[in-house]
Amino acid sequence: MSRMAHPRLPGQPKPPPTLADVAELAGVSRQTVSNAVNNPDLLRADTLARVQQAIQQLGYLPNRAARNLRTRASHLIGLRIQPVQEGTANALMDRFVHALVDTSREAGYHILLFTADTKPADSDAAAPVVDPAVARLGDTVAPVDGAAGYDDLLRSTAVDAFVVTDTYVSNPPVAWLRERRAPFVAFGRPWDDPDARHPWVDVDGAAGAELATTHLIEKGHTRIAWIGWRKDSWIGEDRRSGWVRAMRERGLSTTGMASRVEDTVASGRTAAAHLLDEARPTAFVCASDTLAMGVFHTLNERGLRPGDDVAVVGFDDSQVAQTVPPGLTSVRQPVEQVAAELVKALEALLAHPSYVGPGVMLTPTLHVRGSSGPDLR
Amino acid sequence: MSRMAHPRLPGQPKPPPTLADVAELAGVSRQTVSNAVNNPDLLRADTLARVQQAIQQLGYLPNRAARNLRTRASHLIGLRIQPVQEGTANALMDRFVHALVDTSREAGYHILLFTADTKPADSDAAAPVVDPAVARLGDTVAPVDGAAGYDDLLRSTAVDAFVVTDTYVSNPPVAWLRERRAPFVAFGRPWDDPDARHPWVDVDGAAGAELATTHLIEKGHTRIAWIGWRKDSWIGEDRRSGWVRAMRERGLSTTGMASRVEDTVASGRTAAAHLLDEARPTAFVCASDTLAMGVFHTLNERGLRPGDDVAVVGFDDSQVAQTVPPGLTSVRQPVEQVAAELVKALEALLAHPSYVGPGVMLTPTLHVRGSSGPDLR
DNA sequence: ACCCTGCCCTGGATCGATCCAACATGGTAT
DNA sequence: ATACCATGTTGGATCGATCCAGGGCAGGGT
Repeated sequence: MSRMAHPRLPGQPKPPPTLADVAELAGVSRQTVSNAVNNPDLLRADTLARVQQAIQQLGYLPNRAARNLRTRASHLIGLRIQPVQEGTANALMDRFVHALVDTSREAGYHILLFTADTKPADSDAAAPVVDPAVARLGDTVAPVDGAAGYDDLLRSTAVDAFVVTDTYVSNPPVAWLRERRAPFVAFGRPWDDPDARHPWVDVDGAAGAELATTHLIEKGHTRIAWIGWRKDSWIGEDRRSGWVRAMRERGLSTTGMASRVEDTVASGRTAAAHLLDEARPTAFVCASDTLAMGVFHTLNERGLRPGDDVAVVGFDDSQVAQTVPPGLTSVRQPVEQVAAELVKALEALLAHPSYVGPGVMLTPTLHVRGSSGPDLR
Repeated sequence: MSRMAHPRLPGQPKPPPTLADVAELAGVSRQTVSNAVNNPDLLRADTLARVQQAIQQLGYLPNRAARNLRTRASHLIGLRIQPVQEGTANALMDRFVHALVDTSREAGYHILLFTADTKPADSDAAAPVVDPAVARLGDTVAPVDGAAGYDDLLRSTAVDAFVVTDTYVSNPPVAWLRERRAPFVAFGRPWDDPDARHPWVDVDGAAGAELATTHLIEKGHTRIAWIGWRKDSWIGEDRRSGWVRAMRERGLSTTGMASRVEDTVASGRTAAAHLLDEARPTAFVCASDTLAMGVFHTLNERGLRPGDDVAVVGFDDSQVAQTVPPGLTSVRQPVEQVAAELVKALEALLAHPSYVGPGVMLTPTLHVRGSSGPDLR
């Protein structure tokens, strides 16, 4: 079946050299080669050179599986990815994943992807259970709700740790991982538990929204509307608070200027229409580029031009923001920095399992494009 | 006993149960447990049930490292990802990666990401090379040019196979992998070598462009321009040929109606401006959504409305196409099918290393949105 | 000449699952 | 009653790198 040994057929790549091969060629013992690889400073210079020569000559690289087995570490980091949301402009994950792959690579780690799919992935063990009652009975550690996928990887020691990114949607994975004492770091602060003991990195959404709002105020706008997410979204409320802060600071009114909706283009469009009719704003700050595109739709229908007639600012600096005419001004999260901080925390955590780092809060930047419009004064 | 070596620290997760633990609990030998997991039909029903009960009770899952070491397979598939291209609308990879993770999971594989970074990733072995001449001398199998990253993973037996996606940019990885006899499947046909022996899956770009062009013709357009990629892009020329085919079929002229540029918004914008001035098309078919957004820019500058005044069709059905007003009609690649076919080929390849599957060609679909405009007749 | 220290190096055991060949068990043919 | 077979089960060896305890050797002190 799937796991059959691969007998070396004629057309097959030759097996990679092993530590023993290198040792024989260099005329030393295995341990010496191992030291040359892992603790070069333990060897005399000439021995080291000889071993390295042999390593180069054979193109030797340690067998991952053997090393993993012995050291009880896989040097793999698990990352659960969300399904791509069709019809939205959310491109954050894409950039983040890339940054994470790059950064963790420099630290000697690779990223292993998995999804929240319900079907048991590696269900060799759970194959045909004869008596369903038995399965239910013994299933004391079943992967519940949001922890889908994490469990298998952890139990099979496939990964050393996890990077959790969906802390803002809901927190079951975090709670589950914490309870399991599984090593993980989070992109996203622990909203519901301010003194959570796991390392996390987040971007200050309030600062981002404030940046956006202040930018518009400085252009001369005074009637600036907010379109954000529903009240049960911590991130949404956080970003909204930045808008409120900026407005209050300049003594501008926020009453009737805010709308909280689903994160879809259609919702943004409807919200923009209502706001334009009732509050008559000259500018919009949105919790996402998706919502901002909703505003674009409404403006488009009414023959208004983003930028020239009504200013619009989005959030996340998606590809949409970068390419749509006349360019959508947007708040950009420094995902590269996030990845760097996460990996740093990860290394600390794996070195000292009890590590409790301080949460790291990063500040986003504003990318100004045409939709900001001209200065009004 | 065996586990005594590592004194369990207070705050540490308890080590997962092993095969031996299960065997002891179930009162059978290790091999019997192994059989229960891998060849359940070899056991008597009652024994199987007893073992499975023990497995459930302990929450046992085979240790990956040990299994990998013994079976010489990691059940990991390597995927090299490209840096996100800022300022473009290319969102294909995002969807593809997700589809691939999902599909390969069902086949018992996980996806391992890596990048084309130049720095040696896992350079334990290559640490401080004393004599640079030595390194160069022995470096007979150095990872050259486009194969960066593949080499380490292969030599360290970290992955079983690769999925290669960048065959259209240039082919060094493919040539390198083939020469190495490394197992891989490609998303993208082998343009330069029609009788390449590796499994591949691709999407018929010509058919996609033809679909788009025909759609516009049926709306009543006769002057349909093409904005594509430079002539050295196989994919670009392939897509272009679909436009030519559709035009010729209806006896429509293509002279002066085509432009070949870089894949950037700015290029698309310039190309659209020139074409509008000289060839006066009423519709554009573009090789990418990025270029289509360039057309949008030009229309926007001239006070023209996509859809109502000039029809535009893009390629890849990016998030931009889905969210920009009034919606950009676009050709969508069936990446989910691509992933499914790739995984199918991968399984065949890993089961029979000499497997040479037929290339699989899939047909894209057209997603019609506002930018198609109304019927002209 | 002796011992001791420090530096390298060595062989054997180990991680956990699987492969292998041999063995137990119950039932059937001789 | 003995030989035989099929079905299940068993302990030992194995994959390749690392951990561990012990051993060889040169140089310095007495």
